[in-house]
Amino acid sequence: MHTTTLHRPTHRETLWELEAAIERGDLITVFGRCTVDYDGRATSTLGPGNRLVILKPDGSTLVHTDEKRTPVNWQPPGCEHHASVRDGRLRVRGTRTTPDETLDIHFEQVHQFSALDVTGGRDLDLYGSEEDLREHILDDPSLVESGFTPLETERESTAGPMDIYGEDAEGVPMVVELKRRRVGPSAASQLQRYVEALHREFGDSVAVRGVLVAPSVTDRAADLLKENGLEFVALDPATGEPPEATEASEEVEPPEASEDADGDEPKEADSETDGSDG
Amino acid sequence: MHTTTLHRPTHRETLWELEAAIERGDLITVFGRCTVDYDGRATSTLGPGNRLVILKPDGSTLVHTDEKRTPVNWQPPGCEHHASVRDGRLRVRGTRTTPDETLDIHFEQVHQFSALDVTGGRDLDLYGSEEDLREHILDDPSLVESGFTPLETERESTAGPMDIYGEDAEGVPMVVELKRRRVGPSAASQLQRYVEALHREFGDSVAVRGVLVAPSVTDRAADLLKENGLEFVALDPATGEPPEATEASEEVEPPEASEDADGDEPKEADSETDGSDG
DNA sequence: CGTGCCAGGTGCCCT
DNA sequence: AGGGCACTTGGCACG
Repeated sequence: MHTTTLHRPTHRETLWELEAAIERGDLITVFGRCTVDYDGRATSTLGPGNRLVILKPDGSTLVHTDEKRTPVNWQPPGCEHHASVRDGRLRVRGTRTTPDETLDIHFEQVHQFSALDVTGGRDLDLYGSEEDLREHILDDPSLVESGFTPLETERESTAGPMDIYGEDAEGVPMVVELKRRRVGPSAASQLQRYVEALHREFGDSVAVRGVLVAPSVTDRAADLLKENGLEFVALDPATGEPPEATEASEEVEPPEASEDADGDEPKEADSETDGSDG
Repeated sequence: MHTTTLHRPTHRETLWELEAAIERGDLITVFGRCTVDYDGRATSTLGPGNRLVILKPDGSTLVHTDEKRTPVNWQPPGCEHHASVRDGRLRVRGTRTTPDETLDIHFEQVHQFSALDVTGGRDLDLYGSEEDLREHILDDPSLVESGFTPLETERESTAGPMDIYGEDAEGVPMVVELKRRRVGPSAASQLQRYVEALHREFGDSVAVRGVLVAPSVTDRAADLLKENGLEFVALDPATGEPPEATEASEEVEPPEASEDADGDEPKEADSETDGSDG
């Protein structure tokens, strides 16, 4: 574990240590007064100011101001770093291809240079993702509906891969779209595309149900689901259970309403959705 | 312009300078061996390793490994930073509300601490955005089609705001959706939602045209447009002109096909799209 | 503050 | 390499 730090170095000193640090595979931070020019998918310029620049050994480049989580300028992994001194300025250039992009940082003055030996675990354990929600449902399909039988995940269709494909207690095909958070109109459209793809695949005479599973849904998305005869089931991705007792969710009659009607009545594509909303 | 740097400080020293730097509104970097725990919209844990932690005066928190542009853990702006020493470890905590989220960083050892006076311009001039594309079209509506008349931008509908609303040479309502880059299925669905909203608004007897303007479109999205009777116009956001002469774009007959048919024949909602594809 | 949507989105996986 | 999509998406503008 080593760190190299220079305080108010000359451009020549910075250049020297920069190249050595790149060679070593260190993560480099440069704090200094600079301008930034970007050209690639878009084009941008940034006037002079004191900023923190980070060069990662994988080619990532970050230019940070004192605000925001998102860097003001950047380059994704895979770009090549090159430094030079011209016209009394230190230029750090990051270039990449596909697409062709160039990021130029011109330092008028470097206040601090550091080369850091960043190492150790990079993968975190994360809970509460859409994948977790899927596993909850595959473990207990009745979370979606009593009698639901998952048949395939990532099932391909002309509209793309569906999260869960299966059938209800009556054998009616069901496509289930999962979202880890409250959904808007785009999720409803996405589900609708899959349902339409199945209609084309099976023929319009075959009923197909589309179910959106998410912790909650916006009004607009709920309307959209209703218009398209799609259904909504409220589940929390972390627990796999209904998020919490809200008025709206209590309005939905529990599945044990009558013993001969739990999950029956395969809905037609133009039937209404029940419950929902967040 | 000042910088404060500590090399292999004790936790007490770090704590002292950390609080002073937060008070001053500096941007802080801490390089050290740490673990990270996050709990909020999701939950995650990250085992020990040497990482670069950045605390911004606006509350943003970034934990960077040696890879990727995206931090391995983070907190968006608006969170509150608090540091303490417990059980021989330095804990830096960032908390925020709506939603409730906590990020805990436990340092076993700090290799370097810096407090930086990051100042200067934060706003960059950027070219090639969707807004630029819109301005190109508003300057010269014939870029979309000869005879196109924009009437309103961000026109509200039950499906949300449309980029450009207007009418063609025959006075047929047109909704134009703009994208700065190659589009996939979601953009086609988005346009379709707007067209459906206008149908509900005007009644199904009134023809409505939907036009997607982007540099190019994927095959799947082109199919989706065709199915829904939507049209596509290829324009580059930076120049406002067709991206470049591709085979597909050359297949599209130029508007001067016949002198009495430039932009005529208001298409029905179920008509086919012409050209398109990328 | 929630809703909706753009973003130089990034990152992942699959063909 | 390109396509389709999730993401602790982030950030913005508008209700």
